[in-house]
Amino acid sequence: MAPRKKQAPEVNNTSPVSMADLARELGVSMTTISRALSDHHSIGPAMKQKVLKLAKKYNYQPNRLASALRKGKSQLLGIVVPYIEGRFFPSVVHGIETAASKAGYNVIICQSNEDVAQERRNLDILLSAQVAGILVSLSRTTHDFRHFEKVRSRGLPLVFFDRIVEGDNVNAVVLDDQEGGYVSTRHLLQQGCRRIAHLAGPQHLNIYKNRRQGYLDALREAGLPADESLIIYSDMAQEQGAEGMRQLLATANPPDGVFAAGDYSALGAMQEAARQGLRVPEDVAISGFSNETFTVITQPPITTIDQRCEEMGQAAVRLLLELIEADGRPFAPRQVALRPELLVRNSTARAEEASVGAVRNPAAKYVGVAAH
Amino acid sequence: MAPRKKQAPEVNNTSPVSMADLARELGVSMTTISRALSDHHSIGPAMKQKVLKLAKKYNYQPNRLASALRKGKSQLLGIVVPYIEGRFFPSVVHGIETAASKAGYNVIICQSNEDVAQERRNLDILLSAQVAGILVSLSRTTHDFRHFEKVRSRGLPLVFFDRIVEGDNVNAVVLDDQEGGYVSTRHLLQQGCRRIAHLAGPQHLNIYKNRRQGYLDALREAGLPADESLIIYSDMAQEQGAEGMRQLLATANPPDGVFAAGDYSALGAMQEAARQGLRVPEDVAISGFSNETFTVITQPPITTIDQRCEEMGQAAVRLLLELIEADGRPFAPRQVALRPELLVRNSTARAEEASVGAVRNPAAKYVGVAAH
DNA sequence: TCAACTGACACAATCGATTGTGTAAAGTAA
DNA sequence: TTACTTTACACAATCGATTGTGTCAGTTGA
Repeated sequence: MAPRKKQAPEVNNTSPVSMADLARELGVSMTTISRALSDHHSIGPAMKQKVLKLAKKYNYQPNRLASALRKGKSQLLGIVVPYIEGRFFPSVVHGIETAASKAGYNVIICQSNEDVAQERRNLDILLSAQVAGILVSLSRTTHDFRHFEKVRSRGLPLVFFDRIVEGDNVNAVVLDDQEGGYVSTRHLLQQGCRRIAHLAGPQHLNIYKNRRQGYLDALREAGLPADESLIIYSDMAQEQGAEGMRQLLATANPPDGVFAAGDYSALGAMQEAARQGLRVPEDVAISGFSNETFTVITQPPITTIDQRCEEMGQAAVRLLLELIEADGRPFAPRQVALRPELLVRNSTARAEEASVGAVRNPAAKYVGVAAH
Repeated sequence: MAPRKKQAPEVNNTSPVSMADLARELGVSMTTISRALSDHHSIGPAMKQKVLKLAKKYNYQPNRLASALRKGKSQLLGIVVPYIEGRFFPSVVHGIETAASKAGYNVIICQSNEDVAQERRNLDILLSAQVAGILVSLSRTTHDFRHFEKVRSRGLPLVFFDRIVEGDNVNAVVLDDQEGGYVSTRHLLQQGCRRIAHLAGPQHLNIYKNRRQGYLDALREAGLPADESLIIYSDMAQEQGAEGMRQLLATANPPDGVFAAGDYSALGAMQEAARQGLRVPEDVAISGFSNETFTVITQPPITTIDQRCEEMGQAAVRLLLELIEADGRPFAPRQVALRPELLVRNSTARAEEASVGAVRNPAAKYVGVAAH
């Protein structure tokens, strides 16, 4: 008979050591092992040492499934986002994972692909995975919120971020868009602009409504009239920004400043201004919103609002952890609004004085090298 | 006595129904419930119907922890990436999550922050979470690979992507960088360039070494000499691209084409060319690598290589699932190399004929609107 | 008619960790 | 010395689902 073929590259299939193995080796009960590892007072220091040493020796790793099953709570947090692309969501997820992992939690991530049905399914999956809490940014097609009742009725901590369910009986973290619109417009005013236009987004979306409101607030504060002819509504794509700019420049009294509610439309507007021979910022200052990566590489770089993506993730996790620790005890729902950060770059640099409290020509993060 | 305060918004803390509950209600054993739900042959069709109906009525959801504990395999895949930022990793993760969820798996994600120690810890956590398989892109500081032995010795499926452990005894998915360098350079040749420079990255990184090799391959194929003075090495930042371009243009015989191994250095080079009054692509054609978001919004848009991020994620999951299904049986390790896609844009559009097999002025994904 | 089968379901062990309760032995106070 | 703690550990149930091994009634075949 031929010699038995050696199995492919040594797959030992070492089954991981369990508490039972340690108990057997030390001749004690599993109780002792468990309590020694969790530093229970009823275990003597000598025994604790022995157990710890053996655990190290065998490289013992607790089975989280078993632990979670018994305790009824896992060390997992669930995230549901529309998708993991672009600049915003990945950064928030980055912040979430970082904060969660610091607190000893891991993160299981789901995409809804902007689809309610998928969102619903994701919630079910997270529930059956026994996560300790759930973070959600709503899909664009979610208008019925009943599926979140299931989560709530289980007493499972739930925090929304960015795209939230409105109301004061939910826990949520958002960017203060109104403040963003306000500081952007005020900045333009400080740079000497007196006729400031606004490239606005769809007003049924809160973010755009709020940015516009902040814009109006700043004008009012400066004693300037709100002129609806200076507000151009669109879906905020690059080309639409250019189109908006064309409209504005075609009027008898064109603006000397433009606050765009998004970076892409700011870019389009800036390119259109350049095509028409205008200098930015001298003839018209332009600012955007979102701190997209490209805003630092345009000529000139675009002044914009940073959305504190990572902070948003961290804040959401903090809130969720508070809820988890409250453990069912009454907890007053809280809505957190993050202060946006104005990033002043050359697309608005008309005045010499740097504006107070704003960063001057700040670079975007992670720009420069991306080794892939 | 004052009336009892009503508890905050009705937290029923409904404990989820278990198989035991269903069994009790139907007066049958848990075995029957379990087997009915998993469509076991030993359960009669009538009973199956009854069980299914009751499960629906009570909205029964299996406890995945319990199931996984018993079966020894969870429906979770682990991902370890350096970070979730920039364009590359989020897109890959997007692809991974999409493919995994389609196959009924969920994804738990960990960041190593380019730190081996963290990478090691992440692996341990994933092991103790009893994931069914692990996907890894190495941290930049990982030069010792022993911590992966622990994974292998447990017989746990492991697939590397992008930043991989070299060798033919691992499962891995990468982009074919050499091919990318080759098609880029060939494209420049087709556009009529005869003196093509290369902005190269650190040669200890495989990606850059391979892109350079592809560049050399194309030159050799075209019968052109490789001229080391036309290859500028740097860390590939924007400013270094500009600096490289300065050096090239300062020579007696400047290039008429530049293949940059990264988009940022391509951008720097293009800006420097513009500063020196050169027209792109007429005087010098420039192409980059990675399809960064900004490459479509520059003037002119930059020809680049798409790295098939999502496909990479999907391919990695496919491979991992194969391993999982092999379930310990001998499996010949496989390395998958994805074909890069050349995106021809105006920064290289000198010839009239569109090059064969390349996309003409393609837009980047997700550019245009980002509602945040 | 009796053995061999099949269909439909129950019993009970099991996965690995946790925890309330029990119980010796040792220590302390009265 | 008696009663009462404290210390240090073991027993055994438990979390919820899975599964090998019965069991029993009704069929089928020779």
